[in-house]
Amino acid sequence: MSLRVYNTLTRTKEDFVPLTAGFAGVYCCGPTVYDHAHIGHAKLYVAMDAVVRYLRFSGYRVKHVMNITDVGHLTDDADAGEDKVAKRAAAERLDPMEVVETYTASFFQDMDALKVCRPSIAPRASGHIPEQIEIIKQLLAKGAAYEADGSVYFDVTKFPEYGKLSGRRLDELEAGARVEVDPDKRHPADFLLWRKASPEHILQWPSPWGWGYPGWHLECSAMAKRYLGETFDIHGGGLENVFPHNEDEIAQSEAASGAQFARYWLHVNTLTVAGKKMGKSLGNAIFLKEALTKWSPEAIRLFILSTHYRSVLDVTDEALDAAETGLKRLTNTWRSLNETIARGGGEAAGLAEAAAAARERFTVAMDDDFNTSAAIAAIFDFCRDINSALASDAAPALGDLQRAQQALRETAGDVLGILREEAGETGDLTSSLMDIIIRTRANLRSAKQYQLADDLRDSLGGAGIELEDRPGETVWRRRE
RNA sequence: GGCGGCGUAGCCAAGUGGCUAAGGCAGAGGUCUGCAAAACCUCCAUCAUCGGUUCAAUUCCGAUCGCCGCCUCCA
Repeated sequence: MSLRVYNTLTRTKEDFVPLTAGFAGVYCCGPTVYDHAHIGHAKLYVAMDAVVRYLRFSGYRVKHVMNITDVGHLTDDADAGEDKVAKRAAAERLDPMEVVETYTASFFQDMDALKVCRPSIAPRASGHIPEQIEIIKQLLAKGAAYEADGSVYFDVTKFPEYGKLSGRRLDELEAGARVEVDPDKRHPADFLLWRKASPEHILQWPSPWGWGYPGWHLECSAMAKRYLGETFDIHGGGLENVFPHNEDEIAQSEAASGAQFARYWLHVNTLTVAGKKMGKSLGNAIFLKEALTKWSPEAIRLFILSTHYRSVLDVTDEALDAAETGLKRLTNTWRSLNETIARGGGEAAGLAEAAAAARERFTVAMDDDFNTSAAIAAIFDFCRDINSALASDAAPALGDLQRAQQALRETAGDVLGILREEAGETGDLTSSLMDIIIRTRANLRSAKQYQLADDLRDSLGGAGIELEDRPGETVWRRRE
């Protein structure tokens, strides 16, 4: 029983064997911080979050590095390409680094809200210019790059394995009619390592080739090497970045170091919105700040993780609503379980076995290339076991309840992050008032004044408080 | 045009060469309850189409139709 992962590099599922026993080095392509994060970012980073959390659950110490791209990401590859951050800065009349600060903060605010674990290190491209220049020097020294008019290009013909990740071949790329080929490029697939900056360009650094700035792909190579070493375990990212971004990372890193770059490549698929590609130009982008006003973070996570990470996920309001409702069941079970434990439990056995079985099913599913969908199925089945046990006349033994609690906390909570921990009610006055109201309503019910009792319940409902009559007691809670 | 992926119940979505095709949402019936809520029980699919391989295919192969991604920036 061990972890198997689908490696884009080999197009097969492989046993995960880390470079160093007990340690996993993970690099994931981060955002370009020129706008707020959208639901597509959430799919990638929630999926990768589950990967990282599961590795930790499995006993690995994980060093998770995720770059923040704040320079060099062009709007397109032709001569007319603009730096995305610079473009935004010009539009908003801000310093580029103000744009970067704003959207970096916004990104982490959204990721925190979604309970995505912070990376161990979140380095910025602009903070690693020397490291990037160093790689360019190595590539030039090895003849794998060439300088032309103050810019430096990677020479793809000098890296025979070019295309091994994406399955592309150079002759096909050449045939692919790219309309505007940079005349300085020797081969259409050659890519920028360093770009000469015009005098008015606001983001530029000195280099052996004059003032300029690094190419987009280079930052990942430089920062992965700096924080994880020349060879590391897992490189994650969006499927749309396989080519050219990841392919170019491999080319420049391996050509420079002579060593393998990432050993396992995990690619998270894209999503569609109501069946169509999401794009800002299409006007159907869903920003996380807006989505989080409609759905809970746990529901968004459940929705994303209900699909395998390599599958396309279609986003609709209905699907997210369904996830929210489904999550409520999990939340109810978790609450009932905790309440029963607080009361001390009973004598009945059996729940411990269910907990062990659920944990086993969960682990088997996650070991199989992080099959969160099957893992969630195991959790929901386990919820049924728990609910049945709690509803039966014989209350489960305390030890069994605690086993169940631990299993649920570790799987649904620690790994998937879909367990909602409810804030305890701290207002003494509120509690006292609710006690009075509930006692009053109980008296009305005893007197068979049902109309009045129901009015009371409806009024509380209007105020956001739900009542639940159970045998012998009534409990209340704020509506989620 | 090149490369890759997908098509499973009303919706979302796992999975397997043969044993009851997970799970969630919605729906139907029932239990419990004064009612409601919650919870539990029961019911609800032959896996796009056509052909092939096989003792046996939803699962493998081929074709067709439809959808999507990448090849130019997007996570």
